[in-house]
Amino acid sequence: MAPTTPQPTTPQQAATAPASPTDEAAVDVPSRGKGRPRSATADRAILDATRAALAEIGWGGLTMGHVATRAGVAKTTLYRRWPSKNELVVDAVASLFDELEIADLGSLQADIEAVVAQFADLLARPETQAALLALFAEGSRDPQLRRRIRERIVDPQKHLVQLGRANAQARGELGPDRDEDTACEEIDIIFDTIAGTVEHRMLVSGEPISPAWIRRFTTLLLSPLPGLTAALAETPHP
Amino acid sequence: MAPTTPQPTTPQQAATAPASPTDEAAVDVPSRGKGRPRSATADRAILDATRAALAEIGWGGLTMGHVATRAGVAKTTLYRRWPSKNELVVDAVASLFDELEIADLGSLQADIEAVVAQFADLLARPETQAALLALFAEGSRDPQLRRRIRERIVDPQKHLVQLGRANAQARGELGPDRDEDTACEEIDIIFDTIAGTVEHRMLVSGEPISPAWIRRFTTLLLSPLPGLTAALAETPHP
DNA sequence: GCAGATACGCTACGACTCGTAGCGAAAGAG
DNA sequence: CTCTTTCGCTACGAGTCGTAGCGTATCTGC
Repeated sequence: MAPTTPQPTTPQQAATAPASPTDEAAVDVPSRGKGRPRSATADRAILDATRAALAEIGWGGLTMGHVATRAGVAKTTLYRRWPSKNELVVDAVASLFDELEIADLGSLQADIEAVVAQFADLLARPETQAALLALFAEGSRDPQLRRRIRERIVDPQKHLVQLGRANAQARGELGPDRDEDTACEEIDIIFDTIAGTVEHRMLVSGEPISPAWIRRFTTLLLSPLPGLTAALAETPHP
Repeated sequence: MAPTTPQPTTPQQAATAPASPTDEAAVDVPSRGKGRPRSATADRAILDATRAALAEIGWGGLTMGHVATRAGVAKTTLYRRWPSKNELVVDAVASLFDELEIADLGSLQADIEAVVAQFADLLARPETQAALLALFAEGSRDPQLRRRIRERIVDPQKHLVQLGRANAQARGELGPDRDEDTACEEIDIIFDTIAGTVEHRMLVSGEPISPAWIRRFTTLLLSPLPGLTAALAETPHP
């Protein structure tokens, strides 16, 4: 019998509410189990199909019906969980970023180089390229989507910068925090610089990222431009 | 969808073929005037309507029919000139970047700060935000569109970096080129860093760009991280 | 076990956009 | 004045979106 309960849209949101607010990709939350629980298999199939379809036909060609067919699932099942294509793709792509890690390799430069290489590899995958830019584009106009992107994709990356900074301080490569605000701003600026530069290089300029390029980039971050006269460095606040 | 199809219909391409292949914004090319020339007024109205519609309803909501109505033009007229929404938006957005200039303010840092401020102002405009990211996203899968974006938007910006570098060399702030390749690579990396960082800050992190932020960013570019011990700087090639 | 509740696959639907085709009228070029 | 091209308009088939309704499958609580 058709449950005439309201819930016009966003059944996902309502159903997920009782679960931990910081929960991740695991969209199926049969916590308040009453009726038939949502199939976790279907969830995985949908997310996998979304990533595969993204890699093959890109964002523009990605249709909900296509994803449903590919996942062996009814289209209505998609809409029961994700209110729109955007939200679905956020979940599908976010998990790709979980593999990013920052290791303590003994020097700040080595650590940065390693994480940049990981990031470059991730952005080299076709499903990541198409999806990430499309998400950013949609997010520029949809505040809710932007928030979700922040929580699921951007903030975890920023955390890597925090960790790397802390490691460098522990090794004595960086001085201690002068104050809290300055530290936050410094992390922000370093994060935007690393992520933005790598993304721009790969996604906009469209040129590959080689170990040599990574070496030059990190050197730029950590030391002045080669050939820069000392005169300018002495007057950072003209 | 449109980008998926190879190129079943390219009326624009065929019609524009006799014109110079490297021609730019001036889409109307009544060069081989025989019959009624294309209305330059209509062209301007269409591009203006496209920018306005982008600012209001964004990329996703932008439809060809909507632009046509807004411009007071038949939808068919749009398709007579631009083969797809992507190409139209490239032309509509490219002109926005023409206002970017690099001045010789007497110091490299001041010059960079000025151009970053201009770029940030440009990216603060809603039509630029939505359009630029959407174009990048489409371009990540459509090589022809990507090439067009490069020619019309990216390369002109890169030229600014070249100019700023030359100015700094003329002032003696930067040493002369060691060799051609190194100079090119250095320009590439600086360009990706400036453009990518500003774009990431504004479009992804979604935080504003203040003069203070610009000062910190350019200082980061031109000098080592504050607090960085000299030990690391001495070993750029561990 | 047996209800009740929920999710499932399937089909169909209206609304919308896409890009094209055909028409008669308008506006310059020669 | 004629010829050529563009113009606005209308209509069309194809495709997608997101929703609704149906009957069935599956799990929980009594």
